[in-house]
Amino acid sequence: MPVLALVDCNAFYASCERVFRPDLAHRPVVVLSNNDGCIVARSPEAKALGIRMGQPAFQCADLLRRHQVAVFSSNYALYGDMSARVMDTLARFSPAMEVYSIDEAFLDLAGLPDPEAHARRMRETVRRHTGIPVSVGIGPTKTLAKIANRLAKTDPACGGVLDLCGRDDLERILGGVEVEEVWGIGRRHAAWLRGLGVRSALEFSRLPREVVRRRMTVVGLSTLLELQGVSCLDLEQAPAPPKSVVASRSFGRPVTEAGEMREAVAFHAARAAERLRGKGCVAGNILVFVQTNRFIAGEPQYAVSDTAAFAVPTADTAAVIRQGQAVLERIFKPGFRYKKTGVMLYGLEPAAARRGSLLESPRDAARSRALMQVVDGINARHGRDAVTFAATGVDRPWRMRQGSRSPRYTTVWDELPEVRAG
DNA sequence: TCTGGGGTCCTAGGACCC
DNA sequence: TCTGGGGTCCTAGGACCC
Repeated sequence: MPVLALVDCNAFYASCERVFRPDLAHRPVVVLSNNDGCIVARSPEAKALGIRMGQPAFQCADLLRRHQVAVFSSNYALYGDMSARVMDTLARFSPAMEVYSIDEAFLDLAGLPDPEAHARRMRETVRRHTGIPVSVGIGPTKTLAKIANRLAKTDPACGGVLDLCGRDDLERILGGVEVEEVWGIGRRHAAWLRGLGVRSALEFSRLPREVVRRRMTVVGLSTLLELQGVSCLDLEQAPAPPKSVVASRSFGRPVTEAGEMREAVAFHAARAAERLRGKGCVAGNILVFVQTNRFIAGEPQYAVSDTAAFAVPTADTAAVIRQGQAVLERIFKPGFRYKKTGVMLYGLEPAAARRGSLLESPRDAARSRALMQVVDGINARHGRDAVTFAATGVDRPWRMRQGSRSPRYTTVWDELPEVRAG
């Protein structure tokens, strides 16, 4: 029987901000999504105020002001770096670990005499080394570990750790878990289940398998079996190679001009190509999309995408920009107030595995790789965007708002926190 | 005025091939 | 005139996750 622990950082982004702002220790803190649009992280004090996850910031602006909530724009350089520190610490507690997301990891704790005690040590160590509070849920399957983790977080009696392995009151516990709280059951399926009269994780786990499979596919069936203690989702230690890379953003204000749109597409194309190189891949295909603001009722809506294949799989910024703009030409229609655009690169393969092609000369390919290496090298040393392509624009009047970003404390020299004596 | 961004997996259906 | 069965690949759409 597997023993799986899910370690999940509490209010991760908000906790990262607090590490560098001890004055905020017991104050409500929220972090906003890109473009300062939605709430994406809330400290416990902010949760207590009734601020919802994913809530548009403008809707609760009043509440934020009234309770003097500390508000931060998201700062991914900081969160990514803090995440790496947490994961490094966790890795010392198990030989088998899966980094599941920026703030979560599954660990295999099988064979330990006392997994719960181990988890408590782990929790203390992460806290001491990084300042980030975490919760640990333990169970015989990933889905049950997820549930354990949620209970560990919400029930103060747990002290941040809960082990569901070998509990004889498991059914009672699952009976108290709302069906929409189960990992893998989203809004649509929850609504359908409620319609059937299914309210709890326990009731879901007792549905006929064929009924679940027909409506929720094999994915839903796995969830059901995992709740019964049958492990269907393995620990994935090696990260799977990526299948696609996306770069997209909402605009800071509506865009109507083709020229601005071309700039933005070039900008995202360059970002996507950069990320692709970072992963050591080349892409065979590109997709470009544009869309208007679907929240504005009565305004003409337009949302389309189109794709193109590269003659030769590539990670060359110039090639990606060129092809991206060619696709944009086909889909851009004047007369709309655009909200967002983006570029997806897919059909990825490892750059190293690629063989030469009749369509490109080996010399061109080598020159492209050398140029990209120089660009990436300069940007790594002197900051992102030290060298850019002219097509990506200079002033970028369409770029997103980001009013309250904290310093990149741990990744940019100029923004290191200072400690003053006395 | 203001509503994120980046991913994965599954299924169905069409094109095409033998 | 009739009109199989099996396979692959691709795309679009839906659902979910953090």
